[in-house]
Amino acid sequence: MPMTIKDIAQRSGYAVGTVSRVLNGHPDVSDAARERILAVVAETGFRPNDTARHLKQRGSREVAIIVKGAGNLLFARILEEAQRLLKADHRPAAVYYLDENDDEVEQALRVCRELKPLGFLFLGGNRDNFKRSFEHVTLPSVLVATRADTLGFPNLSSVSTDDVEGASQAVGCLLDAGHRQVGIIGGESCVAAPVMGCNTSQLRLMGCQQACTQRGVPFDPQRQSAIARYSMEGGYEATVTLLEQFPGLTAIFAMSDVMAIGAIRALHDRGIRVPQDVSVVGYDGIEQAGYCVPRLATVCQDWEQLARRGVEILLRQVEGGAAVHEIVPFRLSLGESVGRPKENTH
Amino acid sequence: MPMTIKDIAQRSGYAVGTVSRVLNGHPDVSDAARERILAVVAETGFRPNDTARHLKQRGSREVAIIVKGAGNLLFARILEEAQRLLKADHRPAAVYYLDENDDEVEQALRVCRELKPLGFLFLGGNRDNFKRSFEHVTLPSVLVATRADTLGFPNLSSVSTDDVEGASQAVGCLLDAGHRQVGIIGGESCVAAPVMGCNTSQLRLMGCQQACTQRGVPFDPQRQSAIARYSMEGGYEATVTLLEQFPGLTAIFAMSDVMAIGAIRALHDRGIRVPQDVSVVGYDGIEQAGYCVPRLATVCQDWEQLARRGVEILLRQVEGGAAVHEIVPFRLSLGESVGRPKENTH
DNA sequence: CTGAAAGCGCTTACAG
DNA sequence: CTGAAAGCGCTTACAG
Repeated sequence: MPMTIKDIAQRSGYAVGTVSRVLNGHPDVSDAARERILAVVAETGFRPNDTARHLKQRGSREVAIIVKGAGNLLFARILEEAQRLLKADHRPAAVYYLDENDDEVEQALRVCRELKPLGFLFLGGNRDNFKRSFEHVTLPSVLVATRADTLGFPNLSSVSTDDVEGASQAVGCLLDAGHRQVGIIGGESCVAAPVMGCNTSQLRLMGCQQACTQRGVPFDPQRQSAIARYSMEGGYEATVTLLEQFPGLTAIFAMSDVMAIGAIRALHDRGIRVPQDVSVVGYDGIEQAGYCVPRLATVCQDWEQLARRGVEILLRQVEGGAAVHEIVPFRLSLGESVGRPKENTH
Repeated sequence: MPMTIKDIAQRSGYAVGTVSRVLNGHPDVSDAARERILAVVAETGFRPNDTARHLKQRGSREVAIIVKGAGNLLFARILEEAQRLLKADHRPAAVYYLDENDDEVEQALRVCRELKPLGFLFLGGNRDNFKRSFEHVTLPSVLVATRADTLGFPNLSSVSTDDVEGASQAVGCLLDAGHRQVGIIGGESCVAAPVMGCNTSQLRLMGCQQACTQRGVPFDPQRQSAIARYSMEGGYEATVTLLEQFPGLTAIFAMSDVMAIGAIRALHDRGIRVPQDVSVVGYDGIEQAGYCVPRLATVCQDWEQLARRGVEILLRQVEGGAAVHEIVPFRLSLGESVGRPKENTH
């Protein structure tokens, strides 16, 4: 039912090839033809069918950005900045938002066939998905905010924050404030990992243990940590669990800010004040952390640099450069949710 | 570079037509052919090119859902429920996430050409975009969470909350608690609209005025309201402005929960306690409202019903039904952010 | 049940 | 500068 390039050819009196050429800004077209055809296009409101275009084209000049988790505020920030940088470089970008649980590599494979982009920028990603099928995506790619060095794909770079060190400093600041009973809430494998691997949660757990070890403070993951889904509700529930299984806690490290927000609410609902009774530290540095009451202490990932290095590394790889794995610095923000522990009441 | 159906044909020894048929679950294929072809598909990891498929197909059986604002938490909820309902009805759905400022109708036009869906579910939308180009989308459509009755398109239904009444009750609950100096923060046209039209912000402003009029309380939009972008930061800044231009205020109605969260933080930063010194009411009922400290009083939009009626109305329209415009009830949640005004200090 | 062929809307050498 | 033609990866009548 919609117009096609054929209709435009007919109405303008030119051949479809010529119409295609003016639509694509090809130079070898007479002004007369260009004018006439553009006029017809304007008056009919014709829009070319992009998918047909891509079907024929050898490959596009676009960078594909795949965002894992449409509601992830950290990724939203990184995305915005990456788009700005690409635009400034006159690089078109195509953004694909995925749900938390969608398979980003499957999506990349689809985009490979259909858009044939220059390369991929993955904002977040699941190791299992990459292991399972990334070998089939042969285009230059960069995984942002998650480590990919141990994956070992020759066309996959990564730029991320040092999760071990970030978590270590987060917990460290609690210990240094005098806390000895620190509870942890975090992702699936933060408690008893079958293999101590390199999932983000596992790395952050290692950071916790490192901070404790360095200061000679004992830490028992089984007792002192609880699993939370990546949501406020998840943080709330995990905190309730944690309070039961580890009642002496005076501080909580949440592996993401959204979980931390749920944790604060759970504490508040039990009459436990933050930070007077229990301190809380989050992770990510999303905008919302700065609007909480109390303002959330958190490990701020440097979204600006994650975006910039992600784009730079990708473009270098497109020019033939090899994959690299970069770590960008983070910043610990103390906020208002950390205090000293109350006098020991034992 | 990726495999095509032709490669599969070659390797399996069958013609492309037969391959296509087994890929699409067509019944008229021998078991032998099906088995052999599926085996080749499995071992090669072949995936058909969806866009080529759609190019040829007459039209798909999918419902297209266009989400305006990838980070909008209310829409995220509605989306989840709509997907669940469609799945239960064995209706495939294709979701398109857009940025806040992208043109959702342009996107629908693109999808019209490329996917040829059964119909559209718009989660949020801008009146101007619809006015400009919706006439070209001739497929059954439902606009969810925004009114479309005054737009007058014969194929565009809507299901939304009564914005006038919602805002009226929000402000009403402040007035009934004894507040007389109520400030408003909200969208672009919430202050001095050139034409008092039917933008969401304008409708909510009308609700405020109605609540005041009913109770004989004077209300001066020029002085008592400030414009805010749809974000926490926007709410924060508008609150700062409002405090200067209307220093006597004892309560604030924010036209969205995210703005309200920014408002609470702005108040807190000035040593103004919520709700002891100033009360705050939001709008939307996003999950986050229930995790704030204090829990946010807000107008809860019924996402479950918005989703359900949206889907039902769309499917009815696909069967040939006429467009309808429905209002679903909301619920005022008092939270913890509303109190009585302090004794008058004048 | 299967193959050969036309065609979806576009682009792009190839002639002229 | 422009047209006619081939072809991108798939589907679908049409024969057999």
